[in-house]
Amino acid sequence: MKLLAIDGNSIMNRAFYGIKALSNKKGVFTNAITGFMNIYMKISSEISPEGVAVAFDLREPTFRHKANVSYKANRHGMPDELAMQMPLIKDILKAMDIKVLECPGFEADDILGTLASLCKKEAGDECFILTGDRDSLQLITDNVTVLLHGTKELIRCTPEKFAEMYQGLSPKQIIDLKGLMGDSSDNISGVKGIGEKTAMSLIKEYSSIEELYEKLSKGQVTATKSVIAKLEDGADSAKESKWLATIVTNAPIDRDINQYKTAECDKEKLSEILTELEMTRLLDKLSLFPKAAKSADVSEALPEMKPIPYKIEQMTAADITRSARKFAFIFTPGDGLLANSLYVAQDEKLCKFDSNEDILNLLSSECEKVTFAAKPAYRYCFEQGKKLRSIISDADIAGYLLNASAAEYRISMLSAEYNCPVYEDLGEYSDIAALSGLCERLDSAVERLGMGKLYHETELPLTEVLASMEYIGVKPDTDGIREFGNSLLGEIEGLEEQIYFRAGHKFNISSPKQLGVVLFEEMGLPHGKKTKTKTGYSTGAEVLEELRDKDPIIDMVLTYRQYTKLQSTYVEGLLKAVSPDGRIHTVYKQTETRTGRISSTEPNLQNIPVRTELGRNMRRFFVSGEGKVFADADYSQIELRILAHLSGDKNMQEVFNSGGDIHTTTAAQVFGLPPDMVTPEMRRAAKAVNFGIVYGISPFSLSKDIDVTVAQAKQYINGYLTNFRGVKEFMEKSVEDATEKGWSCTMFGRRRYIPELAAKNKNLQAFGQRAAMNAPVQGTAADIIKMAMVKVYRRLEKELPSAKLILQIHDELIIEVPEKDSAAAVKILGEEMRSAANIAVPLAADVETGKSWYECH
DNA sequence: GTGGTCACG
DNA sequence: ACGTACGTGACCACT
Repeated sequence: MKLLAIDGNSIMNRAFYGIKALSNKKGVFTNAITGFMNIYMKISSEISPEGVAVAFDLREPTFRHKANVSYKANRHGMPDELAMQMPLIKDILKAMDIKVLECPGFEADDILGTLASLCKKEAGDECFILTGDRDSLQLITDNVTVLLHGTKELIRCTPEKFAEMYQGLSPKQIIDLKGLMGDSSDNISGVKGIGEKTAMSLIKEYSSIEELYEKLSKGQVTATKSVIAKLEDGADSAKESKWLATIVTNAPIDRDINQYKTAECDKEKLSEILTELEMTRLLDKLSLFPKAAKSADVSEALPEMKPIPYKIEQMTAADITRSARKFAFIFTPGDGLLANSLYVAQDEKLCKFDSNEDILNLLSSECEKVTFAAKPAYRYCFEQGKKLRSIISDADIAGYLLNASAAEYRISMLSAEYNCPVYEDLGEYSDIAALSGLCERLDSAVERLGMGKLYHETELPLTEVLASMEYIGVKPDTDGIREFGNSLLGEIEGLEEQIYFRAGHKFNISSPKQLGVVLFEEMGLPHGKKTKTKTGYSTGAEVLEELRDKDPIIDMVLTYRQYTKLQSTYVEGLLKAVSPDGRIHTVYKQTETRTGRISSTEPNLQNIPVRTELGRNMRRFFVSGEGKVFADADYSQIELRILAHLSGDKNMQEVFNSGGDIHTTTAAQVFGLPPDMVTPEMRRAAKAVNFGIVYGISPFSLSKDIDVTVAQAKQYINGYLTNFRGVKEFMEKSVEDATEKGWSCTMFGRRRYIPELAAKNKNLQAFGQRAAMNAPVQGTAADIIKMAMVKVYRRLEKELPSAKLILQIHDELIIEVPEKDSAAAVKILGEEMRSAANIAVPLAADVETGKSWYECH
């Protein structure tokens, strides 16, 4: 029998502190569970145990065998965020038929010790003890291995490994060691004044506490006077400590080792728990289908849907389109090796197509369609000179609107969450079979939550716009990029030499670890405070900036960082991203951000440098095609305008309505001066406050940003909020509402769940509050530019088909247009952006044209 | 795969 | 005493 015995508390603890906070959308924390399961899966696949048992400490123990000692009195209780995960992990383990062991009066350690003692070498039993706690090392024998989980790595402690770690001591002697040196985390006092070093040499010499004291009484111990005095004083404590440190092997658990064999996993139960916790990746790893728990309130709101009796049938594309009835499809683009494929469900029939002709006929037909993630299908149609039509529902988008915080959206997961039938038996057809029902459910949920308009009029049409933008792409000046790159490389080499010279040797400047050693240890520059939680010294630009005048190497490093960033991310990154057609086709993600913004990947064209002159040069290499120009418009201060609208602050609205400069006016009002007395310095401060307000500012951060004292920053913020009273009230109400409801929403109904608001942890809660202040503003801006994109796209399609939208950078839209049509494009772009939404202040958008992106600014 | 760093709105 | 602005994505080093 091969047994894996796990210290549940210890591993949960490691996982909890080792993994950043994770939670499902109801605010149930899952990071410790996730970490535990990752560790368990890894170990279990490595050693393939026949039996598994997990031991837990009981919370309110009367330590019967250690009854008169107030043991662990100073261990503070675990944080709520961890405590709430304990019953859940036990449920998961039970569902997996893994034995959960808890005994009143015994610690997890003792249970592990008892389990280990049940494994008989003669019977060929083997025991692996998984824990993060070194106490258990005393259990090591020929057939008991301790898998010690440190902060990073896992040490496999066999007797040989143990001897190596503890200078030849035997595992049992760790008890004697602890008896002398004590262990504050376990409230074991040991001998006062004896630390690790002394204890180690004493035990090495005299092998046990008993022998040590025996010899001591005979005056046969050679040690310094003070050590001998300490030992004499601490005699009782040493013996008691040894006793405390000894793991017992008589916990009242089942002594028949075969009882710990794992049998059948209750897949249903396990799926339910993991689905509720939204642990999709684990479900995947275990090859389980998501499944919603049948709780009363859920099934009441969402009655069971009848499964459709699907049949897989051979059909032609014409069979489907002729009926003119709605169908569901899932398009999977080929990758060069695999062909494109299209799964279709209509009425009670399922089929799959892989001929491109069939696929195009189906996609471009007039039939209404529901789907999951339409964008690749739109793109494929564009590439083939066709148009995908009549998408009336997209479960990916609907799922995103219903909960923008999910890591990803999948048909199986959504089906479970919304109590839709699953068709697990249909194999590769299970997704397409579930899709129609799922879309019905999601669509009505979207409607119920008041997002119907946003869904049908903005998000669904936007998919086509994004697909078109991706398909058209943008032209890079590759020669220009290469040339720029070469000059950067020259500079970088020069800087490297200078840095190595200054440091006195070669090292990897790009390694924060090595750089930290060079700057702060070898060169002795003053370093920042916190080295606690981090591995080394912080070498961020913020820290280095402070040290600029301390040594010329700092400047070189900062410049080196700037140049290598440009070189690797932009020069090399963009050149890698050029397609065979010579253009760059980014991928926009429509279901990624929690606020409703879109994001851009492969490459990210939403973070091309602009803030420094050197970086801004990159924009020279985004050029309009032969005979074409760019029309580029960006909303001016859209977030502040939205804030003026949402807050109803008349003063702020007046600033925008009268057309003044918002930052100057803000400064004038807050400092109580006429606008022409506002210095550039004051305007800068006001601008920082204006931005900060939208993010849920703190005086500390503002003070860092504009380099004033915290008290000064506090004063600015107070002045601002007194002046814009409506903004203050709006922020307070935003937090209040979101805390009460668990979510915040934009002007157009887009929701963001903020489970952090319900957290007990103050930092998390504060984060939730800032998110609650920011989400309505950033989200409404995202809604508005999306509406503008749809309007611009439609007007161009109708009135100026030669002009194409190609880029979106959050508040900026770029059109590529033949020179002769540029005036018309400028007009359409400006008009549609300015009229995208009706708010209490004007939506200003400045349009520029140019032959490169650089020229447009 | 994660953390550090840095690019953008 | 602690931590400290919202939202992203890419690259590098290191485990």
